Amino acid sequence: MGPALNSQTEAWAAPLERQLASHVALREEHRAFVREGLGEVQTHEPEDVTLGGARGARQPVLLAAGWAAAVAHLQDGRKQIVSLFLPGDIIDPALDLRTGLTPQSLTSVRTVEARRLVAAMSEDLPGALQPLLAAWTLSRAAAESRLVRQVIRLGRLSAYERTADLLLDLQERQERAGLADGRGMRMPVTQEMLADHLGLSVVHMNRTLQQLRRERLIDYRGGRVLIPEPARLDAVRRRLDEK
Amino acid sequence: MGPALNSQTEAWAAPLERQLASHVALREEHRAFVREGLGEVQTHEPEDVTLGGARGARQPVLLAAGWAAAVAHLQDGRKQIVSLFLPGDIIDPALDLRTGLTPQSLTSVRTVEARRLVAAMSEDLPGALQPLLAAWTLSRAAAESRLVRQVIRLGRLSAYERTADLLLDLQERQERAGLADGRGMRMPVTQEMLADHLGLSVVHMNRTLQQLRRERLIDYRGGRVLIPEPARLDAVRRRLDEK
DNA sequence: CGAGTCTTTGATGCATATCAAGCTTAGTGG
DNA sequence: CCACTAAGCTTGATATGCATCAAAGACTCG
Repeated sequence: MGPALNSQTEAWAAPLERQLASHVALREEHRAFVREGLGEVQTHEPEDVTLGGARGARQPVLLAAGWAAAVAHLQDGRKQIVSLFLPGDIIDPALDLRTGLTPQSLTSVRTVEARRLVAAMSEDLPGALQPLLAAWTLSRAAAESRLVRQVIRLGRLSAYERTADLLLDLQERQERAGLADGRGMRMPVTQEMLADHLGLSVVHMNRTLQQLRRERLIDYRGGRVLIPEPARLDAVRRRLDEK
Repeated sequence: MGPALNSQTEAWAAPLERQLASHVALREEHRAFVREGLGEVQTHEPEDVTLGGARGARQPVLLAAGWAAAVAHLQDGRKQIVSLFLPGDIIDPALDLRTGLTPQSLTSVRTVEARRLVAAMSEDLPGALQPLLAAWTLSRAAAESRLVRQVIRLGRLSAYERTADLLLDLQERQERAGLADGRGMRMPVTQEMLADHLGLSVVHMNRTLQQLRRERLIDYRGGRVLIPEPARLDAVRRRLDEK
C-alpha cells in the first residue's frame, strides 16, 4: 500500500491552474509561480491513508489525478466522508483535516508535494502576484462553503435532493478544473463511497441513482455521468432562499 | 425588531476573555487588549437578523449574552441551523456566514462591535501579545472543528446520539466561557431550534430529549440542563476512532 | 383570564435501513 | 481462453427510525 515515487513534476499542475484561473484570470507568470511551488510526484493505490505523508507528519499536497477524501471513522465501523478532493484540489492538513479526519485516496491517485506553494500563499507576495493570491483565496473560500453546503444537505435534504445537489457540485468543480464539459464528467468512485459521503446506505444510494436515471435527469454508466439538462436537475436540488 | 443602542462597553467581554484563557493562559495585558478592540453594545430581540449590521454591510461582533445562530433558509421554508453561537463567541461574517447564511438571534441577545479586535488579530502583533494570538487561533480552530463534527453528526449519528453529542459540546463550550459547571448549564432555546440544528422534526426532538431524561442521562427543565454523569452520556455519543 | 407559544402525547405513514441473494464485470491463474 | 473469484451493482422483502398530522396540556405574558 506504500506510495511509489516519481520525480517528473510536469503538467500535473494543469487542473490546479485551471481551477485558479476560473476564479481570476491569470497570466503565464502566475502559472509558473504555481508550478515552482510544487515538488515530488507520488502515486498512491486506492484506500491509501498516507497522502501527504504519515499520520502526524502530513504536508500539503496537490491532488493531481484521481479522487480522495477526508474521512471520519466511528468506533463501530461507520464512516463519514466529510469532504471530497478532486484533481486540482489542494489537501492541506492544517485546514482540511482538523478533528482527527483521515485523508484517503478513493481511487488510485497522483499527488504532488505542495508545501512550498501553500507556504508562499500565506506570505506577503509581490504586487504582480496579487491576482494569483486572489484566485487562491477564492478557491479556498469555495472549499469552506462546500462544508457548509454539506451540513445543509445532510441536515435538511432528502436522499434524492442530496444526490442531485452533489452531482451538480461535482460537475461544476470538474468544469472549473477543465475535467468536464457538456459531454459529461468522470465519476470514478463506488456507490458505497457516495453513500458514505451523503449519509445513506449503499442500497438506498443505488436506488436513488436509479431513480435519477429513470427520470433521465442523469446518464450514469461506466464511471461517467452526463447531466443532459442541468436546469432540470437544478430544480430538484433545493436552493438557498436569498432572503 | 430593530436593535437598541447602549454604549457602556463594560464587563461584556468576560465570556470571551475566559474562553480565550481556557486555551492559553492570559495576562491582564492581553485581556485589556481584547476589551480595547471592542465598540458599541447593542441589544437585539429574538429572531433578529441584523446582528452585525444590515445584510451586505455586516461587521464582526462579539456575542456577549444570549444565543444566536447561522441559519440557512430553503425556498420551501425548511431551515438548517448550521452553527450555534454562545456568549463569548465572535460572529465574523467573513468566516462564519459564507454561502448566504443569515446570522440570527435565537434569544434576546447582546452584541458588541468587534471590528477593530478582529482586524487586529490578523495583523502583526507585538511579541508580548503572542499568547493572545495563540488563544485566538485555537478558538477559531475549535469553531471550524465544530463544523466538521456537525457533518459527522448529521451524516452518521442517530437522533439519540446526535443529541447526546450536542449537549456535551454545549456543556464544554459554556464551561470554557465560565457559564457552566458541574451544576449545569443554561439552554435558553426552544426544542424547535434544537431540531433545526440537528436535522430533526420538533416532535422527534422532543421524544429524544424525553428518552435521555427518562434514562437519567440529563436533567432538563426550565431552560437548564444538568448532565449528572458526563461519562454515561459520553458513552452514548459515538467518538471518532483514533485510527 | 384569554391568547399565543411551547411542550407533550397518540396515531399513522413514509423514507430509509437492513437483510439476503442474485447478477454483472473485471481480474487472476490454470 | 476458460473457470474461478471478488468487488461492485441491483433487486426484493422486511423492519425501523423519524416525519407528519392532529390535538391536548403547560407556561407566559399582557
